[in-house]
Amino acid sequence: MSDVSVNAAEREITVFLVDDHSVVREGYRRLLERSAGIRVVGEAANAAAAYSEFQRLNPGVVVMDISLPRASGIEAMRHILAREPHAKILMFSMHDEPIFASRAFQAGALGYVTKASAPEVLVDAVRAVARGKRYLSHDMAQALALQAVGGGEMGFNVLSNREFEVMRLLAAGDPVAMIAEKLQLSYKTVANHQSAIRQKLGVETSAQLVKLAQRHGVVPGNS
Amino acid sequence: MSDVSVNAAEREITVFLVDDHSVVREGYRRLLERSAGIRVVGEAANAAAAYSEFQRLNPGVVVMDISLPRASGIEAMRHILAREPHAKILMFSMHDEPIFASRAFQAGALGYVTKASAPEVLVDAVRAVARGKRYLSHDMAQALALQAVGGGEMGFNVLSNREFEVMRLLAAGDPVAMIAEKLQLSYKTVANHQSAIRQKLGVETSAQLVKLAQRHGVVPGNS
DNA sequence: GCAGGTAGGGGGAATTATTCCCGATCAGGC
DNA sequence: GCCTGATCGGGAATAATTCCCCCTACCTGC
Repeated sequence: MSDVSVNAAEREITVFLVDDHSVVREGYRRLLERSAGIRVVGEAANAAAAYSEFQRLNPGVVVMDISLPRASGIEAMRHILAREPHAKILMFSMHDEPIFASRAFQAGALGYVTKASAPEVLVDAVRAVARGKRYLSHDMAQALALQAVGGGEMGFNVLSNREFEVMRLLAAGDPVAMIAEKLQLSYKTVANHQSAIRQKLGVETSAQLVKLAQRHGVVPGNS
Repeated sequence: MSDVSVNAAEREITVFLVDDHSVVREGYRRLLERSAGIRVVGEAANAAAAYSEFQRLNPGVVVMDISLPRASGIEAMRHILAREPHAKILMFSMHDEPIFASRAFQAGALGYVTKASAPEVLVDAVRAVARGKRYLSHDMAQALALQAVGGGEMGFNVLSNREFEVMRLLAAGDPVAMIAEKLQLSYKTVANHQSAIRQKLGVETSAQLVKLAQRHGVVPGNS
């Protein structure tokens, strides 16, 4: 791991926000800008905009929502990291299931904070990530640790990243054609992914897939 | 585009926030308090706290997230309305499926705004609801209107007895062949029932069927 | 540098599932 | 007796799924 030695005392932390909910974005902006030494330099509402804006702004920290409309936050992050391996990305998510944090870190995130965390946690996380340190909100840390100990319960880890993405949309009730459009893939590709997903998870019907996904907290069971 | 004709002589709008994500709550608070004539007088993170705090504070408007940890926002609202039928409740949700707005209004909400809306929309909605007017963000309005025309979501009473039986097994995750065996029917008959069920309920995928069945409590979900 | 492995995207063909249309039977209702 | 609606299923067309294939990247170990 390369460590960029930033002189914390002098340099302002520039933050770039990615979240598709503009009200939420507005909230983070206000919260972060109230904190000394942090300045929000830009926003984006989707993965595509995130990437081009990132290049233009070159921010110190990217605060990225894991759930974005077309490509997921994880994909957007991967896209950024592919060209800029030192980008510091803090994933911010409403999901408090460990699987999401696990995947975020695997994909190269430097931090993971749930939206359920106290406001100060986000600020702390931004500061930590800006210094190149890993950050994990403590509710997540506990959940992840428990999962690691539990070991045997593999579940969705057998799925590749793309498969996981597709699986979530399937479990959410999206028809294959819609998923293909959302992810900008061929219908055939999505159909093939679906087959692999069903086989890997050992489910026969999409109804079983939904239930499995719900048990693992990957998709909401009810409002 | 805010048709804010609020009389300056009128008193301030007091708002009570209910959302389990504290960072998000913080964001709303800042957003709303920046607006003239609006004051946030309290917050709650779950349905139980929402009810007791509501009684204590007696706020002008309740801004409630539809997704709350234990009891849903809709349930929390129902609870409040049971004792205080004139409470003005604005549901705020990340769901842009019309079913959620529909359910919210049926349960007595005065407004429904998606989190994807622009920040000003929330402010406008709070003002409208405070005056006792209904408010619906325009993305939702369109979706709801389309559904009303298309004859979307009705209950399961449109299903015949046999169809209902088949639907339950489908929603439980049984493959068509297994249902046919269980009910001692031809595969074709079950397949034909399935088609009728999907059309009558207006769902495209079996995943959607599962979710619909869960919302109606026909099959167990995790709510 | 090169083999081998894996993720990812997607085509082709065979197989299944689903849909739409049809006819048949049976039970009530008027 | 006639009509309606539920139930059961066949047939044919259509759509979805599976299985197998090839191709391209990108690692990783040698």
